[in-house]
Amino acid sequence: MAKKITLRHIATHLGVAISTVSKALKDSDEISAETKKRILAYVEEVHYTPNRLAVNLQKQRTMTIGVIVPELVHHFFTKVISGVENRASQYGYHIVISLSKDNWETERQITEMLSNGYIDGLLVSLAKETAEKADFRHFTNLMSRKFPLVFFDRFPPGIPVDKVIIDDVEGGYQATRHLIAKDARRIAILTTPKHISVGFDRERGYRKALAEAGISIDESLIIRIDERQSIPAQIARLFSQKAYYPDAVFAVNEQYASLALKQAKLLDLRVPEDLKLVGFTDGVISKAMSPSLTTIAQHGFEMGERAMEILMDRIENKDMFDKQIISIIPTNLIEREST
Amino acid sequence: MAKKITLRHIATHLGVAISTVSKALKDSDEISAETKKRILAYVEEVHYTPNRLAVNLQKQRTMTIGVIVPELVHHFFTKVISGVENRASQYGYHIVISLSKDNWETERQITEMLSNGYIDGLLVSLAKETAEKADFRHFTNLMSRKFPLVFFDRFPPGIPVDKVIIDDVEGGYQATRHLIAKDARRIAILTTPKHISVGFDRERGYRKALAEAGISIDESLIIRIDERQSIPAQIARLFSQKAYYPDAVFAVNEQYASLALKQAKLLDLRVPEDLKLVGFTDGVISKAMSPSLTTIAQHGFEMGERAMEILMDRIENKDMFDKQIISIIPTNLIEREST
DNA sequence: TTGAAAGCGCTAACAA
DNA sequence: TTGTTAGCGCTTTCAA
Repeated sequence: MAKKITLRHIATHLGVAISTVSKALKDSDEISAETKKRILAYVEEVHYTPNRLAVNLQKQRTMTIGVIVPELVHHFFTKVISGVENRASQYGYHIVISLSKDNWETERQITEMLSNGYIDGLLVSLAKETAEKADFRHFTNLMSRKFPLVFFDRFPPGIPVDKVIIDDVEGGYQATRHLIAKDARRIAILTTPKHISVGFDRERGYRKALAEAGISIDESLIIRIDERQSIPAQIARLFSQKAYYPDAVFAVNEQYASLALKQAKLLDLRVPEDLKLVGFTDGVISKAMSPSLTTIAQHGFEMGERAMEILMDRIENKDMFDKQIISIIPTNLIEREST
Repeated sequence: MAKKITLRHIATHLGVAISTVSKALKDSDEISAETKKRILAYVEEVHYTPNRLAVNLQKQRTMTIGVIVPELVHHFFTKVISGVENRASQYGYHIVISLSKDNWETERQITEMLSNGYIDGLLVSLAKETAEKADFRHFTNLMSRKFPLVFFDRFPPGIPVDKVIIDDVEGGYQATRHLIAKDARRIAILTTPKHISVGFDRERGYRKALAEAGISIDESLIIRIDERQSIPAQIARLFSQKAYYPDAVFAVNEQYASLALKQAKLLDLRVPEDLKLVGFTDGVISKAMSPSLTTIAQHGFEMGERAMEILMDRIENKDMFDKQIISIIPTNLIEREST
């Protein structure tokens, strides 16, 4: 890689001081029109662009914010990112995205790298492994130096972080209520292990709705998917005995929902006649499938916007407010063909 | 935001020189065990982490590479990114992703920012607007200073850039051949405007297959979607007169394919009996839909891996080879229910 | 074994 | 109007 052109190079080439070049590039009126012209002409000729590292190191400000997500294949995260990007660009900020791959060590490294000069603020959705380990030091360190940090969707429990989340309990409740209203009585849930808060909360909503309706909980209808094993096989367990088939399934994410639908087709169950299905997602799959899926909308875009707004407040108000901010994005049910 | 701890702070606090602290942190054997212990203890206590901006400015190396994509909602790009990330982490590199939003100015700004110190190499899929404007100066500048730069999928035509692409002509050819083999004769294509090379090349493959089969081209069956207008309305034009319905549709991306399927259902056409459908994608939608879609697989993950490999060669071999590298990822047809 | 000092590329206060 | 200089926080060579 050829050496980059620097201010020094330009200055010596033109026989002026570095600061003169720097000022000329900023169109400072300290510099004469003629000198400016000479400098600009040469700068143009050699395609000079300033070293951002040096600029940012000097200014202690980067005008970029970082977003860490577990992965990108979940459409939901890409929606959140769109929302973040949308607000960020309104504020004149750029964003850079990094992936934790749901991995603690990766998340730690990226967090440390980005937060040490690369960015002015950080938006994070917690890695699964971090939730399991419950080791949040890389974040508490940031918090203790008041680095602007906002979580979205997945967050470290038990510490007072700023976050924007959806009301997962309410979402689970809405989904289950809907199924009950459609006369389902044996309602299964496909959920995550308990340490994933979003899954667990949706399950709480599910339990609440059943309890309210006076339907007793059948633990055999609660499937906690272990993603390290075959997901279809785990779903199939719901349908091991015909007499005990559920008449409805609430899946806490789009993937489980689409796999459940596939399973239903395999067994020649008609949806929604024999089996009603509700998913939980912002994704395109739900709309595209047939029958299209009734889902709880997560409003990822709005979540991203809101997260960026809170982060912006933190960046600008420095440490004026020390109060934790929790923003809850409402969910709502979108009824489609699967119920 | 509280001031960050620096080496200077640690040094003055412990009454040693900055360089001593720096060396101690690197476990240099120039420093006595005892001094190291004192320093490490304090560093631990105050949670010191080095300023990456300063480190990278000094080292002129960042161990991170940048990826610029138009957007994330296309599942294809997220697959490519997974591939990039996979290889990058094997090489010990981190990645940061930025979005051009298919916008020239945004792409220019991000490219300039990232390439000026933030990253050691850049992977880009060209913004649509950049393709239209055909203004590639932000990239030719990088090339003239031999900055490691590799394009994937979408690239600037007419300049000798390193790139990894799929054989779009071949893909279009495979898709169309398949439809012909299934006895389709009035085969429509839903493609992009001509300046989008991927769409145009797929169309060339389509024309080639038709020509070979001795089927004359009916221009009314070629729909170039203008995304600024309603896409469903444009697709609907194919079905304006019953006597002239196509018997097959080749859609150059997943979105057009799923919308075509929706249109078919609206008109009560049976797929594949009345209308056969082939898409072009890596996405999950094709699999999840019913009928599931026959598609040309793009192998995004492999594309990402390959792009990263080439970039790595460029980073490491400096400017030993000046030859342009073009890597072509083969496509293949995956037959599903829609044909 | 430790420290001083130059320098990475830039900005900005201050001098000339 | 232009130039000098002191940093931003770090690494690394050379002296002590």
